[in-house]
Amino acid sequence: MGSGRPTMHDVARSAGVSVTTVSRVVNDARHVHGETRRRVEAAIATLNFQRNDIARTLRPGQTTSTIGLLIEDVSNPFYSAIARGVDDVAERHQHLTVVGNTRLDSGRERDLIRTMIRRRVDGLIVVPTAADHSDLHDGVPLVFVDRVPAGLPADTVLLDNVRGARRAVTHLVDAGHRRIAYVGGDPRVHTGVKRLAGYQRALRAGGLGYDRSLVRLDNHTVADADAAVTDLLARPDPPQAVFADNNRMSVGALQAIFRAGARIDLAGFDDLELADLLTVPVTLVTYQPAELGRRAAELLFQRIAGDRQPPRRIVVRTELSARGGSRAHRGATVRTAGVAAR
Amino acid sequence: MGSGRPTMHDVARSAGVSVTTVSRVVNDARHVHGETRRRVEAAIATLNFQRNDIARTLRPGQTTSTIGLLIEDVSNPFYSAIARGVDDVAERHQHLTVVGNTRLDSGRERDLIRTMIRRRVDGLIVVPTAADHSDLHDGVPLVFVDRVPAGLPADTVLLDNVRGARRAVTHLVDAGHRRIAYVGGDPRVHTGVKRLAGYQRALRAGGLGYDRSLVRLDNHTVADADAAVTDLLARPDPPQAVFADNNRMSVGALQAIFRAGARIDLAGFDDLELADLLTVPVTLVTYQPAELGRRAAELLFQRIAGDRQPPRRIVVRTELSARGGSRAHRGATVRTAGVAAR
DNA sequence: CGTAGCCCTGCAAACGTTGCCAGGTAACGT
DNA sequence: ACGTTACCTGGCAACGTTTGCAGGGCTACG
Repeated sequence: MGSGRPTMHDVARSAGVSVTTVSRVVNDARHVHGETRRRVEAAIATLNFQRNDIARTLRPGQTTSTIGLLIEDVSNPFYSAIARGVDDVAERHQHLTVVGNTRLDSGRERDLIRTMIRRRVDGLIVVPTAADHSDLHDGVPLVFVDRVPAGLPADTVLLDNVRGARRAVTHLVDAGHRRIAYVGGDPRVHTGVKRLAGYQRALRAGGLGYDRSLVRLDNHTVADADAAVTDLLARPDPPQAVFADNNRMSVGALQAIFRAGARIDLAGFDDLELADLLTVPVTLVTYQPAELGRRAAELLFQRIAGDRQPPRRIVVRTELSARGGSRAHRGATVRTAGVAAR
Repeated sequence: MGSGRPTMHDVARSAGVSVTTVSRVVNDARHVHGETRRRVEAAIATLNFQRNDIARTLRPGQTTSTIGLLIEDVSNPFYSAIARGVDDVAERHQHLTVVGNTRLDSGRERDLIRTMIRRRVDGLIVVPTAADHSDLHDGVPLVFVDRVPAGLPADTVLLDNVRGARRAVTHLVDAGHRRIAYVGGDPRVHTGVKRLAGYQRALRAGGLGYDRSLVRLDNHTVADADAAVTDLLARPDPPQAVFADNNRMSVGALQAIFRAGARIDLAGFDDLELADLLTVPVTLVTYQPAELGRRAAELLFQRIAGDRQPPRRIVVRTELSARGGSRAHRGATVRTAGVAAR
């Protein structure tokens, strides 16, 4: 054995057999004499041989048993829940998952897709950026999640964005609010478009006009949303309620609202882990984000298995949940914890 | 071209050149006549050829440009932050990251490690389970995160668990509490052991005895922690404060405390996204979880580059942060949001 | 005009594995 | 005794790529 890992040839030489026999021991192990097998197994153990699955993949008919997952940012709980859902299904199919963070950069998305295709993943699950995907007609099974791809018919798993946003905003309208702000992210992203449409629909149904100055888009981070809402609250006629596009927007909006000590109702898309413990009531559009990943992966493995049906679209239902408004604050006295915050 | 993807042979035949020339065009592209190169590039475009990186890896001296990451559960924000930190560094080194969820199952961990070694990852980053790792002496660069491995010297990136827990509990002691409960997870896991030690040390320094009945271990989910704390609060002599082992324990403890309307101080390890918006003050041991992943990946790539120094241990410092105790609840009126919670 | 050097190109041998085919031996039935 | 069968084993060719080597044509230069 040279510099690297031992190969089947090393094992074969060490056990005094041919590579074919070693291969048989490593795999099916039929048609191998007990004594021979023991010798080979001993050689495998002493050399610490591990089959090279890369080389194995090269043989015709073999696959990499790997799927690719492209999300915006794995540290965002929404996307990591998707990742977990995907991996649960992948594991059942004995596949590994390669995760790529696109950072909402379509160039990076394109690079990652190419890289993964070059590594011959068996399929790809993509939360697409705003880019065009018409060049992806490529034979690689492909499922999109959360957003419809541009210029390409393909399996897609979506939330009922319009309905979810509409119901949440309708709830704010029904509470008597007339100036309802919208805080959102990239206005070119599918979910943003749909949720804004739901917002507008709810306003119209409630007999309210669409005031462009109450709509703040292109916020990407929690800090962006915080700043946007802080700015809104500083208006002479501040909004009476805010609808937040997604979880980051909700967190930023809550921070701004709390800092200002404002009496503002919040509704938002996506759940928040500690929302139940907030004293202010918030209305959230909730669902099982892992379900998006699971459904997408199930579709993908059907395609990998050879399913040739026309592309399907699955819509995962959302619920409207009243969160927060916890009674605990009544009982709890507020003490300032005497700890310097660093 | 047969059933599958086009190969360099297909491109070569289509362009009327040899595979060698195709390879040169795809890679360095030196020593190729302009006209020839154009023909090859045209063939690549029409056939939609993508180089097979699996086959490429087989050549001597080539690597997979992939690293493996084993965490407990990617949908836990702590681990997904690590994953993001790892991937940031991996991306700088032009590597992809394969993520495996061990689910704190050492058998599954072992399987995943073997699978990844067989796929010839260039290195592995592992948040180890309680299992023994002495069989991993294998030549694959390996870095452990968050917990020390059993029976194997290797690079490790840790938090200052004892100190972090000790300072948090000391803060509770200084606030005058005498019955301070401990809610934790698997008592065999390194972090649990260390944090419990920090808890005990703080009690001793504060002149308090160690009351085993106030220590609730082996909680794995938010619901477990909720139940444990609910149980503690039902005692005739309930604790005056709770220290929570990790983020899930903190969430469960908060839920129990809020539901009971109890006046209980909470301190916990790990940050919580909305902690700032809680009306109850909480003391959290905070740090940058992504930093754990970044440091681990940096160590790993040094090893991959051939670093042969003795194993290092990096400790990431934690801070004590006062969170919650938000003033907003004073300004905000509590209204029950008229939405059925499903 | 010879030769050294450069540019361009192709052949063929790897990389580590699997699977087809063939050969050899032993057991067994007729 | 002989054919059949089952079992065990090894040789060899592929999978798709890269690369060392070689060769042919051309230019430059002595």
